Amino acid sequence: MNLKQLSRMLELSQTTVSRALNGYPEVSEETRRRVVDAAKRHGYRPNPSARRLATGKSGMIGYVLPTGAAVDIDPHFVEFLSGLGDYARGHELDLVLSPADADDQETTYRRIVANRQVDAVYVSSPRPADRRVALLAGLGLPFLVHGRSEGLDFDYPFIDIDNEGAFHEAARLLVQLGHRRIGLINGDTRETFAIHRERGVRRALTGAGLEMDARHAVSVAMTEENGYRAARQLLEGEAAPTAILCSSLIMSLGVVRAVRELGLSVPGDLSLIAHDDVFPWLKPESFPVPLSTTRSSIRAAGARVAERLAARIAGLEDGGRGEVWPVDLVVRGSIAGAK
Amino acid sequence: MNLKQLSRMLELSQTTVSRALNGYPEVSEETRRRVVDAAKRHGYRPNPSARRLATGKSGMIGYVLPTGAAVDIDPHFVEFLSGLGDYARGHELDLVLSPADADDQETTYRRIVANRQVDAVYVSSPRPADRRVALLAGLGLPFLVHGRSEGLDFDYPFIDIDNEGAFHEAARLLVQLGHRRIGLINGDTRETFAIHRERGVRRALTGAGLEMDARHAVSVAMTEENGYRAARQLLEGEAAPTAILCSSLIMSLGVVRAVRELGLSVPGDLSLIAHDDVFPWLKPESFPVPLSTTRSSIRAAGARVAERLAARIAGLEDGGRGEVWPVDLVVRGSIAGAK
DNA sequence: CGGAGCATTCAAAGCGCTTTGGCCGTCTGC
DNA sequence: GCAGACGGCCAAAGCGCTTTGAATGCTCCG
Repeated sequence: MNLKQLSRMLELSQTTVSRALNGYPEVSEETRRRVVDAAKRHGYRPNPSARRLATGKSGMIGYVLPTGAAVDIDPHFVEFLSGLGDYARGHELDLVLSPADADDQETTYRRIVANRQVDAVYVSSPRPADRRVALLAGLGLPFLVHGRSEGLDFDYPFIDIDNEGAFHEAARLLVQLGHRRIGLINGDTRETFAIHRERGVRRALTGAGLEMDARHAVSVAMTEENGYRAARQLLEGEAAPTAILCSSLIMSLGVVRAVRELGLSVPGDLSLIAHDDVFPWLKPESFPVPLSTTRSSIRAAGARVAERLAARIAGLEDGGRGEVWPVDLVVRGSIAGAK
Repeated sequence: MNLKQLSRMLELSQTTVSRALNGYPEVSEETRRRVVDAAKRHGYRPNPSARRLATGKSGMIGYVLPTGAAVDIDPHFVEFLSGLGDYARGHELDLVLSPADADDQETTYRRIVANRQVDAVYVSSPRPADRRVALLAGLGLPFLVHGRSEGLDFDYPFIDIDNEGAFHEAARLLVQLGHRRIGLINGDTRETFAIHRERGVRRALTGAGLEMDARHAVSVAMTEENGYRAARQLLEGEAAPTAILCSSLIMSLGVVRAVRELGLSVPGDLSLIAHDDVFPWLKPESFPVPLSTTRSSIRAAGARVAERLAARIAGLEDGGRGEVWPVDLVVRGSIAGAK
């Protein structure tokens, strides 16, 4: 059932039927009712390919997925996707993943713009002065950043959590508990979120008249193994920290393993706070000693990204508005006063 | 730059240019060279929307993503995606994720077929007599199943690992080590992979003249917390098992926690073997006691799925061929002879 | 009462590609 | 020398929608 058939059936022109269905005002209410009714009865659904060709709109949102033999997709992605999908589902919005060479995403971005494959994209794990953001702004494809870039000389839309504030609060709490040497096991500091977290910690220390020992800030990919290695390095080094802030629950697993292996204990010998993105399959309460966390649901962020992107596509939103979410600091058994 | 312009520029018809570019034989080699050359020089790329409308092919593969507030996307998905993306990247194949109500995926499948959104789809986490498989076979959309369904009265293409064989081997090894009471902490037994694993274990026990205690087979969603609970339940129950097989590394984290909390040890009091899908962020070697595993890279499976799907789309593959991969049994410190 | 103004509707021209059916030589075989 | 095959190319008809520009019939006002 296509437009031509439907219009013939109704003895109306394609124009009128199309307009009636798309809510244009120059159709009488009675005609519109007839058309909408017939369309429903005959299960008419406009062919998206045709509509696409005519309008250039695809009704999909895109994501350029960095891949490569040595590239690991962040497990957080799945949770983010849960949220995104959950919102998108209600709006018949599909998500197109365009795999790209991690070292050359630009080609892919250009391709999806040239091909008009999607109406908007979102960008994740941004870095300072992120080239993708600049590129997209230049290409004119609507986009939304999950996270933030810095050092760009224009505004752009993003949604981010207050990483600096969260780690500032967490570090401040540790300082108040008497800790003087605080370690940070961070993610890749080429990414903004990690920079912000480190900044937060430094600010808390400075605020207390302390200074961060450069040896106490470690930046690694967020795996269990790396968490373990980093913790051992910190705890076996000189002036070992009495408290550690950790950028992910997964790394914390490794930290806890290291602590145990060294015959130490949490929180007796080491206070530990980690950032929790709220995974269904690994919870801070389930650590041997329940883990204190800075908590923010990455899933909720996914839903919000979808929501804003949908609004953007519908033309309801246009500005370069940034949105920063507060982060909960949840205290559990893993922290204690310094000895 | 579109076809019309290019053909005018070359003083050829659109027909000829189109044919030259698409490798049809009825174009002289010289003309083809001229055309291809000019196309490259002017950066001509056929408009996919137009091509789609004309041919009905989209050059994308699809996946229906079950979502919902209570639905968690499997973290394995990310690794699978890494493999899929890695292959797809080289072929400019994009992946369309269509979020669907987890309880009504049929509507979404019908939609993507009606809309001709994708050239093929893959289906994951199949169950016995999976309705999606039957539906897709009926709708005529090319598809590939990752995993297997059972009890369908027709052949269909799939790629699966030998879950039954893997768990059979693992259980057999435990039996040979003298274990008589073997527990199984499994995933959702409504899914085929879990059924196969349980079948493998049962077969090993039966083969040794033993029988599986119904209380020793637990089926839960694969989270750390559930692994913990299941392990406690098993280890604190009557006739506690001396060995446990576990369907995922994540659940094993919980098992290890339970063991420790009960003052037991691996492998002294409990031998443990888990299935390892090979995550970059959590490795069996990194467990307090290195974990013995049945191992199969889910990432490799993703790449293979993309490869077969691409072949299918290109018309190079057509049958309902099933493909079963062997699974490695990797012995590490977590197993020992029964006391 | 004539024309401006409005509400509805329509025919037809895109959107940019693929593909059908044909045309025009040139070559082959008898 | 001619029918038929064939290589190479083309014009035009789709694919199914949106949108432009125009037509039609009414109402309303001066």
